[in-house]
Amino acid sequence: MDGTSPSSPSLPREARRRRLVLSSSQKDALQALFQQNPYPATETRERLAQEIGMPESRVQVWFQNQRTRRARQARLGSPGSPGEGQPQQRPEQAPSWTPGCVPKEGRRKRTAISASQTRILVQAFEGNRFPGIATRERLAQQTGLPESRIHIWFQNRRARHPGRSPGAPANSPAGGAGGAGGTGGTGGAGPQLLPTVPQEQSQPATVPSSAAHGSPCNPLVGQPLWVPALPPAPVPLGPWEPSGGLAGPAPTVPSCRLRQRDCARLRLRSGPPTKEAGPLPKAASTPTWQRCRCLAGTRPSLQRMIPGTIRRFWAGQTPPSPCTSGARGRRAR
DNA sequence: CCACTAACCTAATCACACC
DNA sequence: GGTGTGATTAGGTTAGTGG
Repeated sequence: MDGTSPSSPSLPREARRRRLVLSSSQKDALQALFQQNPYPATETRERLAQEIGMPESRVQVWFQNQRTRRARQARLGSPGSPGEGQPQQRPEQAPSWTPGCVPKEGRRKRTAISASQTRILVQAFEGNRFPGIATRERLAQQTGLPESRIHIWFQNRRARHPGRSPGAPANSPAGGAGGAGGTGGTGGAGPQLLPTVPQEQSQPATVPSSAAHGSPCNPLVGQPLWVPALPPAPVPLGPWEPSGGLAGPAPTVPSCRLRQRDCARLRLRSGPPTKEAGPLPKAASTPTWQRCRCLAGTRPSLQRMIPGTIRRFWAGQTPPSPCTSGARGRRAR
């Protein structure tokens, strides 16, 4: 109880979601699917989630964490010691998908959030930028949106609306990431104002989106993304190579991988990069213009990160993939 | 006590809807 | 075409679990 407050002096940090303890069978299933595809489509995640009895959002988080673990392992597992932990790193034979080229239809349909739902969320946001699970769930009930979507909404909101509330200097809970901390208190830990919702849409209301995109980079169209059998037999697979094995010539245009459009947009939104924007709050509310530095200097947090990413880039690793529209994820910065 | 890892975070980007 | 914003990524941090 250090009493660090997330966003306002009086707000005790709200509790996180209760940590899940995965059973070995759940882990096996997740692992098996991961072997086949570290980037499963939403549909696939949902199916698996149902099969192993855990929320899809948890499956998604597990995949995120697992990819990070693998990447780290690959980085640490020096090329000198093959026998190391993961025997399955076979750069040869590219997988049908690539980190930078994820099947488009794997993306969740855009959730339509109505004006009234937004109003509720905004109000809650103003009360607390870092809602705990209890608050998120309450908001979910009030808005009729899934808790996972609300979580995402808050993430996007924080990123695009750097906290500037008079009373709340830097909202970064405990200096940036993580936070929560509080134990228990899941109950009434939320002083936020939560108006009742005019339940105009009781469900996620996903926008149909004329889907079917051409999927320019997805050779898997029409094929199942995973074998439902979830065989205990670890598929040979293993093409997963975080670094992409894309070692190549010097980065053509190292610099700004940020689309000019986004860069400009961010800059406009938050004013000129005068750098003197005052005592920059911590990571959580980094002024948006700062994000446009585009490699001119790595962002502060990067500087103390394991240099792997940066080094890979400067070492001449080419950007992930030439995949036109699928290219995503963190590009070299 | 410590390693592992679920939960959570930021930053960057993509993609879709709407004007 | 520009803008707003939901979704996803990489990869870091926090904190609960279990050896």
